[in-house]
Amino acid sequence: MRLTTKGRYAVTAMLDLALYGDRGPISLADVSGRQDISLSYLEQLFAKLRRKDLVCSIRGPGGGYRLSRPSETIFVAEIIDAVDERVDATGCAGSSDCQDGQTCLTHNLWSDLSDQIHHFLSDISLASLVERRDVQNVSARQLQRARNTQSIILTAVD
Amino acid sequence: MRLTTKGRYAVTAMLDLALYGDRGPISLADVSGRQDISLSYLEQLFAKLRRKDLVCSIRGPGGGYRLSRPSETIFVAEIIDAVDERVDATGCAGSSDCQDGQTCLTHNLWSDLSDQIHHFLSDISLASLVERRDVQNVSARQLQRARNTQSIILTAVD
DNA sequence: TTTAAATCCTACTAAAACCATCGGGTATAA
DNA sequence: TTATACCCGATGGTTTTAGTAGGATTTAAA
Repeated sequence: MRLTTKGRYAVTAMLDLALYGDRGPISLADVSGRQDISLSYLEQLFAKLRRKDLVCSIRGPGGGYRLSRPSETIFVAEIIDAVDERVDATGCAGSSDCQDGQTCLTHNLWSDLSDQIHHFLSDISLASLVERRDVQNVSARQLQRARNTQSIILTAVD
Repeated sequence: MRLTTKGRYAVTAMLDLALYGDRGPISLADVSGRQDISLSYLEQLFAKLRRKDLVCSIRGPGGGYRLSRPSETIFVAEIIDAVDERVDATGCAGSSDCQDGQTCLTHNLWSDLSDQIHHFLSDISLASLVERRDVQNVSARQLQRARNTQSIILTAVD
C-alpha cells in the first residue's frame, strides 16, 4: 500500500477546485501557485482524474478544470484510487494468493486494515472538507499570500 | 506513508514466533521456510526488532529468536513502527510544515487518517491473531506442507 | 577440541516507484 | 491571429525496496 505525495497532491488539488471553482474553471497554473505543486506534475495527475471522470476540462484561454460532479458527491477515496490505483494493504491486491497461490498467514489482517482505511476515506466528501475550520484558515492564508504576491508584481511594474 | 512487504514480513514473522515459539527459540531458517521470506532479509528485519526489544536472540546451535514479551502485550503497530519507521500519512511526519513551513490544505485530513490506522493496529495483539480461525487454518496448512517436505527428504535419503 | 549451527554485521545491487522536467502538440477565446 | 491553456509522451534523478554476498562471532553438540 502506498499513500504518497501523488495521492495527497491529487486530493489537495481537487479541494482547491472545490474551494475556488464556483466562478468558472480553474487553471492548473493557479492551482500550482496556490498549492505549491509543479505544473507538469499536476497535468499528469489531472489526466488520470479526467479519465476517471472526476473533473472535466475546458481548453483555451480562460479555460481550466471543473469538478464534474457537486463536491458533496466526490469522496477522497475515489480521488486516491484514481491516481494511486488502490488503497490496499495486502500484498496480493486482495486476491488471496500471497503465498504460493494460497493466503499468507496475515492476509486477513491486511484485508481488514484496507477495509478500515477505505471506509474512512469513503466517508469524507470534498464538501465536508470545505466546511472544516482548519481548511478555511489555510485557504484564507493562501489567498492573502496570493494578494501579496500580486501587489509585489504590480509594484515592480510601476 | 508506506505499508509494504517490509512491514508485512515483520508481522508475519513475529506471528510465526508467537505460534511456534512456545518450545524454545525459533531459527530464522525455520521462519524462512514456513513463511517464504528470504533468510537474509529476515536477518535485517530481526536486527531492527531486536534493537526495539521486541525479540531476544539466542546464538549458537539450537538457538534462534524468542518474543521478549508475552504475545498478549505485543501489538501490530509496534512491529510495523520498528521496521518501517512510521505509519504516517502526512507529508511532513506530523510536524505541520508541509507547505513553506506552514500546514498544507489537507494536513489534518492525513493526520486524522494516520490516527485511525494507528489506533486500529494498536488494538491488535499477536495473541489475538493466534486465536483467529483463519490464522489457525493457514498455520495448519503450513505445518502439513512442512511434514510433506520432510517426508520427501527422508524418502530421498533412503 | 573440533565442527556446525545459528546469530550478527556491513556493503552492495537490480528493480521499481516517485517526482518531477522537457518539448512539443492541439483546441479555442479574445 | 495569437496567446492561453489543456494534452501527451519521453526521459531522468533520487529514493526505497527487496534481496544478495561474504564474512565474523558465539556456542551447543559431536
